[in-house]
Parts: sequence; C-alpha cells; structure tokens
Amino acid sequence: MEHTKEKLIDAAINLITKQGYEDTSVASIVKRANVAQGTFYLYFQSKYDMVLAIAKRILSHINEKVSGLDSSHQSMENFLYKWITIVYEVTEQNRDLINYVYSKSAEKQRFTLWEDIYTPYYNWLTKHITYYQTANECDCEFDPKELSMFLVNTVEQAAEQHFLFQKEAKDVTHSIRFLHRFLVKSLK
Amino acid sequence: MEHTKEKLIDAAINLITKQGYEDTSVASIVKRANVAQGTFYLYFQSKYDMVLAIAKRILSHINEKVSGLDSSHQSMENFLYKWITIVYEVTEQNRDLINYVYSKSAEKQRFTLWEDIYTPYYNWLTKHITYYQTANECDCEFDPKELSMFLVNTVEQAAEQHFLFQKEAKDVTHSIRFLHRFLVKSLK
Amino acid sequence: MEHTKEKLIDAAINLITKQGYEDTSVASIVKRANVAQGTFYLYFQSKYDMVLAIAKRILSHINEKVSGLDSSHQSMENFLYKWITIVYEVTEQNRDLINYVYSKSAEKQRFTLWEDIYTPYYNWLTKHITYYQTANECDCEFDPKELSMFLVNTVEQAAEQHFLFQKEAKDVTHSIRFLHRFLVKSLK
Amino acid sequence: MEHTKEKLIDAAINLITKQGYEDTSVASIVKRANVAQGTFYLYFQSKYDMVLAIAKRILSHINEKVSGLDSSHQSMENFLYKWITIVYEVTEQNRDLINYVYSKSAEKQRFTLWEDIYTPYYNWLTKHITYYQTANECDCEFDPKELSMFLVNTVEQAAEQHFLFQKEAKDVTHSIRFLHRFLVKSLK
DNA sequence: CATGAATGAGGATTCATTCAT
DNA sequence: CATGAATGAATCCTCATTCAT
Repeated sequence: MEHTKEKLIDAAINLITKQGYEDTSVASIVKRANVAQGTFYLYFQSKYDMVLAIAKRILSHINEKVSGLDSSHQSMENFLYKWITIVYEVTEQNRDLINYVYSKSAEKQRFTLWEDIYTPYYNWLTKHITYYQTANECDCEFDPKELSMFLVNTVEQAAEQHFLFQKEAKDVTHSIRFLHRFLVKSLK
Repeated sequence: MEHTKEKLIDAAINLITKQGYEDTSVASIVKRANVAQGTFYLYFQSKYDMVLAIAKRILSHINEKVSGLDSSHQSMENFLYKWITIVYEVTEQNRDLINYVYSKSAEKQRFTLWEDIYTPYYNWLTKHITYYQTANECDCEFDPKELSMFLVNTVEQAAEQHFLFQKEAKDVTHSIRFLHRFLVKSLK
Repeated sequence: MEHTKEKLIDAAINLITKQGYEDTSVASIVKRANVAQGTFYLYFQSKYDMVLAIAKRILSHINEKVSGLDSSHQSMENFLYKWITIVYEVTEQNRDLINYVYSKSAEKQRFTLWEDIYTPYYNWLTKHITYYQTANECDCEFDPKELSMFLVNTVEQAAEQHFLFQKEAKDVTHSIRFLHRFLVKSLK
Repeated sequence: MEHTKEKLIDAAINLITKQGYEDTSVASIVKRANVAQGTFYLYFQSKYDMVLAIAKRILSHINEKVSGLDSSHQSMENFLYKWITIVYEVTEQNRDLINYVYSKSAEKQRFTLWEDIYTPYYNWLTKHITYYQTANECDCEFDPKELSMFLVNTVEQAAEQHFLFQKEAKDVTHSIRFLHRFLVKSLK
C-alpha cells in the first residue's frame, strides 16, 4: 500500500515526463493518482512545491545509484565510464523532468533552492576528482570544484541530447564511448 | 520608424528574457509594443509561432557573428577561443530565451522545426572541424558531425551555466579559458 | 435549493430563447445562474455540449407530455389533434431553442448526435401510425417511418411558423385546426 | 469580368454553404473573392447586410425558375409536381444558406425585412391556388393565403430534411413523389 | 486525513469594422 | 473605387487554489 504522497509524485512524474510541466494540470495529477483535488494541497503547498519534491527524489535516486561508485578501487577511466553510464540511465528515465527543472531554475527567485539540491552531487564528484588528482590520474591544473560542475552539466547535457535526438539511432553505447573518450583525453 | 513586427519581437524578447515564456502573456507583449491585441496575430499565427521567429533571429544573429570566423587563417586553438567567446556573448544576451527554446524543443511534435533551425549551425562547425582534421590539428578519430553537435551543446551549456551562476562572480574570461583549455586538450 | 447544473441550464434556456445561441455568451449564462465562470465547465465540456444537454431536456419534455397519448383508446383524428396541440405548446415554450438546434444540426459532424436524440420520437409516432394503418384508419400506402418523420417535421414547422408570425394574430386554435384538417384529409 | 459585388456574394454563398454563417468570417470571404478587407464595406454596410443581399438573390433565383410555371395550362397535380421539383433543386443548391436565413429570421428586429422578401413568393402561390380553387381542382375550404404559406414552408422543410438526411439514400424522386401524393390528397 | 464542488482571474485567439493612403 | 494594416472588445476556456463538509 503506497502512501498518498508517493502516489501523487508518481503520477506527476509520469505525466510531466509525457507532457511537460506547464501542460500537466494538478487536476490531471490527482486524477491519475486517484485522489481528490483538495488532497494535493495536503501534501504540497503549491504545484511548484511539488516539483521540488520531485527534484529531491531524482537527486536521491542519483545519489543512491552513484554511492556505489568508489574511486579508491578503480582507475579514473573506469570510474568515469561507470558514472557516465549511470547518468545516461537516470536521464533516460527522467528526461523531461530534468529538462523542466533546468529551465525553471532560470527563474531567479527559486534558483537558490535548486542549487541547494544539486550541491551535494557536485560535492560528491569533487571529492573523487580530488582523489584522482592526488593519485595523479587527473590533470591537477583544473580546479576540482569547477571541473565537477562542468562535468556534471556536460554529461547530463550529452545524455539529454542523445535521448532527444535518438532517431539518429546511434546506440547508447556508442554515445557513451564517444563522450568517455573525449573526457578522458582532457582529464589526463 | 520601426516596423510593427520588429516592435513585437523586441517586446517579446525583452519580456521573455525577464520572465520566461509561460509567464509572458500576449497581452503584455502588445502592451509593451504599443499595438492592439489583434495586431499580434497579423504577424504571428500563434504565440508559439512567435518563438520560432525569435529563435530564427537569434540563430541568424549567431550566424552573422560566426561567419567572420575562418579556419584557414588561424590555428584551431585560436579559432576555438574566438568561437567560444562569441557563444558566451550571444548567450549572455539571449540566456533565458535560449533556455526556453531548448526546453520547448523537447516537445516531439515541434521538434523537427527546431532541428531545421539548428542544422546549418552544426554544418558550419562540421566544416571547420573537418578542415582542422585534414590539417592534422584535430584528432581524426572523432566523427566530425558527432563532434560538432557535442561541441555546440557543450559550449552553449557552459555559457548558460556561467551566466546562471554568475553570482559566483568568477569573470567570463576565467570561465572561457577553463572551457577552452579543456576542449583543446581533447581535440588535439 | 436547486442543483447548480439545473441553474445553468435554466439560465441558458432563458438567454438563448431571448437572444439566440451565438449571441449568448458563457459569461452571461453564469452571471444569470449566479455561479463562477469556471463552474460552467464543471458540468459541460463546452458551450456546444450544453446545447445537447438542453436538447435532451426538451425532447424528454416532449416525451413526457406525449407518453400520455395512446392510440388504442381513440380515433386517429383525436390522437392527431391532441398530438398537434402538444407540439404547439412545447414549441411556444422552446421556440428559438428548437430553431437553433435545428440549424446547428446542419453541421454534419455533430449530426449523428442530434439524430440519436430525435430517433425515439420518430419511433414513437411510427408505432402509432402503424396501429392506425392496421386499424384501417390511416392510408396504408404511406411508409410508416417516412410518414412519421414527415409529420413530426411538418407539425413542428407549422407551429414554429405560427409563433414566429404571431403578430398576424390568428389564434392558436385556428392554426391548429387548419393543420389538423389538412393532415387528416391526406392520412385517411 | 465579374463585378466586385458579385464576386463577394459568390464567395460568401460558397463559404456559408460549406461552414455556416457564424463560422464564415468576412476575412475568409474577401480572401476567396480576392479583394481587400476594406472593399467588403464598400458594398455592404455590415456582414448581416450581406445576408440580405444573398437572400434577395436566392429569392430572385426562385422567382426566375418559378415564373415559368403557369396554372392555366395544366392540372393542379402537374403544377404541384413541377413546383415541388423546383423547390428541391433550389434547396439543394442553397441548403445551409436557407437554413441560416430561417434561423436568423427568428431575431425579431430583423424579421420584417425577411418577411418583405418572402411575401412576393407567397403571393405568387396564392394566385395560382386561387385559380385552382376557382377551377374546382382544389378544396375551397382552405384559405388561399394561409394555405400558400403552409405549402411553401412544408415543401421547403421536406426538401431540407431530404438533403440533410440524404444518407438514407432514398433518391430525390422517391421523396418528391411521397410529398406530392400527400399534398395532392389533401388539396383535392 | 480526505473530499470535490466552487472559484475567478487570467489566458490565447478571433473578427467585424475603420481609416489613412 | 480599392487597399490592408490596425483596432480592441469580446469569446471560450483553463487551472491553481480554497473551503465547507
């Protein structure tokens, strides 16, 4: 038995993924979740508030998957490859959602919130990059924090691009290898 | 005396840049342009149709700036630096607009239009990359077309990221240099 | 305390009867019903959808009145006279509405709906005509179904005509008698 | 070379016949007539004014066709058959237009105009009915004027009905014969 | 916790009509 | 006679949110 809040989030993710945020009404979300209109506001202060909840869930999803990755037991190349693969997986599942959250984040007022959510992710990568720099597997001239942000954005962007244009029919593996090779060359 | 269509586009860019697409009503656009509500539909079939007009204008703006760049008279490193600088400039001016157009392009139905608009840009870069590969200034193992798309997206994404987080107060030059160094390492 | 949907239908009938369908805005309907604009769409999918609801109500109104008529207990002449009288009564009450529904029914796409609504009425009359043909009170050479449709339309049309031109000031009884005599002569 | 006014009327009839009056914009009429928007108001005071012009044209069309019919040279049965046939022809050509004009006539303010237009038609039929009553071919107990109006409306209504429901696929001749037989029985 | 009817401001779009050229 | 850009009120409809039960 699922909790009502979970049902709402699931319904929302499902619909937003299909139709985008603006085209997904609260009415359609509650309908899909099989609860009453008013119930929505028992769990979220507003429609936007719900997006934050979703963003948190996605990020925790990423964190979960990513927490298995450990720099101390493998080369940077391997680490990178595994991480890229994970990002592609998560992106495929949350494509439009991520897309929306990005675009919405441009609204200055709410921007800080989004930043807060992403910061742990950046920190996680920074930690590992620092490790590889210490281990001399990664070019030390890059600032680890700057590099982390750049990498997170670039990999996500490449993944989005891949799934958006997927009619090009190049398979995921090809796309991942291209990206991996490109990044490794720079990082070494 | 400006033409009415131009007045409308100017007003729209102005407002969308400030508030985003969804939060900019046709009413506010015509008000800012000082024309009647109906006049809008003399020049655009719909609100969405206008975004396309704007997108075309931005792209032609980019094309204009970029057409001065020539691979035959300079090294790849220089070429890349100048191109990145241009992208940063244009992005600063059209930040939220570009952001919106991206997010909207995720809607599959309208996707082709967007692709049509971007294709010449990809082609332009592909041409120059091929040149540098021939001249042995660029790693030949990358597929030029794939590489072009990746670079366009990555550079735009980096620029957007920079201006979005600009409170970090790192100056543009720093950000551009970081990106340039990263890309050059891979491409060589 | 009246149900909201009834309030809306009442307001709509009232206004459409006075001003016609196209000149009656949803805004004026909700204003007259004393509910909010959005409430309208809680009960009808569209303005047109409402007309169907009204049409159904009128037809059920007719059916109610007409269901008391029974061919087995009276001559065809009496039956016809009573039926005509009922049609005149209902027409007087719903004149412009009926008029509108007819004209709108000309739109092919929505035509079937209208047909569905009217069919039971045709069937009802067909049944009684068949009875009178069997009883040899009605000319058997007419196809009962064809005749029913013709009669329904002719009687309604005559009633409409009467109330439209009523400044001619001929009284209803006169008009009904004329029609009755004309039809009876043919049917026998 | 057609006169501009004629071009406009032709375009209007064409479009209204296809889509109905309310769904036919002045813009679409002038477009089809290949003239400028403003030109429309050189020939008609308003959109409604144009409908009157059209109504006149249809009626004169009917008059033209009908003027060939003469009661003195043929039996009432023949006369009636020929007249009904003409009404069916004209109705087929002007179906939706007639439909609209009827429904619009319900608006009281403009009603007189429409009556004025139809009166000559009623008079024409009244004249011939009187003739046949004198010649003892037609039941003298019917008031000729009342009868004329009834017949005009009934025949037009039957014709409209026929073409509206034409999927029933009964051919025109069948429908005309049914009507003819019905009316003749009464009139004799 | 849950309901769902009601709200009403706000949105995009249409269109008959005008008027300066 | 003809043009066609401009008008702006009016229309239908949507939707996030509230609140009495």
